[in-house]
Amino acid sequence: MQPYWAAVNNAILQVTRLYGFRRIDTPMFESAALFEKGSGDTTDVVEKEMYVFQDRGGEDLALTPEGTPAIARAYLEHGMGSWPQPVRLYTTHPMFRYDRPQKGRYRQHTQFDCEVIGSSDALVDAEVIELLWRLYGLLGLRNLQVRLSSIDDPGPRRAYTERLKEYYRPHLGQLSEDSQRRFERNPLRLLDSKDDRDLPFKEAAPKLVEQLSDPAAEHHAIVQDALAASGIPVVIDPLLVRGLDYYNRTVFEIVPADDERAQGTLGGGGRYDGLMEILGGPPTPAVGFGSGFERLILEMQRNAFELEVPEVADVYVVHRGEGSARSAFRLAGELRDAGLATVTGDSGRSMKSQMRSANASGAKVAAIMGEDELARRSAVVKDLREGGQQEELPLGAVAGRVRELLQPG
RNA sequence: GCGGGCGUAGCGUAGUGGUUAACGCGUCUGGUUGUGGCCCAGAAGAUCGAGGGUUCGAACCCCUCCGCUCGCCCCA
Repeated sequence: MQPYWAAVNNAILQVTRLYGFRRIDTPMFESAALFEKGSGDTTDVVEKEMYVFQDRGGEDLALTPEGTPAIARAYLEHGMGSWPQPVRLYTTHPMFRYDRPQKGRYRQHTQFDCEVIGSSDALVDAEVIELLWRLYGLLGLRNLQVRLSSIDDPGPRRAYTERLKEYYRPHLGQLSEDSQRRFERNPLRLLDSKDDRDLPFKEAAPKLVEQLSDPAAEHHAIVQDALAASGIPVVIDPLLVRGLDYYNRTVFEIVPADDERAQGTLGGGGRYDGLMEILGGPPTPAVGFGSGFERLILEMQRNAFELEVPEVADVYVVHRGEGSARSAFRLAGELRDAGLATVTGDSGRSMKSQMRSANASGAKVAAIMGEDELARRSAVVKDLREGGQQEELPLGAVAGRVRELLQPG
């Protein structure tokens, strides 16, 4: 899988540069309280998926289940509020969630995370979505769709939640068990149900995104307009709800349009203007997203992404005979000095074995050094690609000849 | 956390109660004197996911756990 990982890392490097992001690395574990407060202690991620342990001092620590609170913590702790705003940060980081693993869902996965902290501009929301879209494009992903919604600000959302509960209350007995539980704990999730019993009520339920407060509506309109301007296909999904407490206004996911898999979501995020205050900092608007490497790679495979698989070596040094090991070692060193990727055959093995290995390694050239060559301070340079022509050269001329042979054309 | 399927050499598979678990690919070694790719021959490689149980006898039946996988919950 390493070539895929390299391709993803490479694309991330490109795209973060294009958008002016700087890298940050946060620890693999944090105080458990950070996520309980930041992500929300009734969210599934914290309540039933977080790996928590006590250290020797009795402090509760957690393996990071998600990146945003950790970066927010670092922003506050290191006084980034005094930097020119907004601060654009990205990371690639292992995330841990206790769960029953399956394809596309692992107990440890790696997330690409981007956060823009210190701007309430709706254009920034569109910009991070575009960044992620561009990344996926670089990785050859097609047929993707941005699912977008707004969940307003906390005040209007509370008012809406009350309206939603009033709507559902008379039908409570007819809802699925899950939905009855959601009614009290997380009413927005009622709209997310896939249970047949809930569907008729879901259809006619009031939708938050259709009755936003004026500031949130304006914000939402700007995001949509900007994305339309850059030609990104956006579907407004009134039922899109995210599983973390800190979001407000913009929420989004990017999913394959043609894949009904349960674990299909490639990346998602949104605005979280309230998080900094929850963590004890000054009011600081922010927006960001996370995207999982493993799901990205699954999707790259589905799209038959063409990888550049580098050859293991340019030259394979074959040697045989009394005292040849030292000279072969030296020759390999000189080839590497000349910038050539070089692998040396095993000293004990026959020439035939070493030639077989040379062939299997994908090396284009073999430098062969037997007893005769050793005596003459020379080596045979053999082109392994087509005809297999070979010529004997003084040791000092080997690297130069190999470089000539490797010249394209 | 919930429900279903699967788990045999490095990889892909066969074998579903009875003597030394099979095949393909891969690996290694050879096919005469120092040369790859094709071919041929031989070899190595498996506590049959782990532990317990039933049986004269278990890869095969039962239980528990672990892993993979599909769906749900949720999410990346």
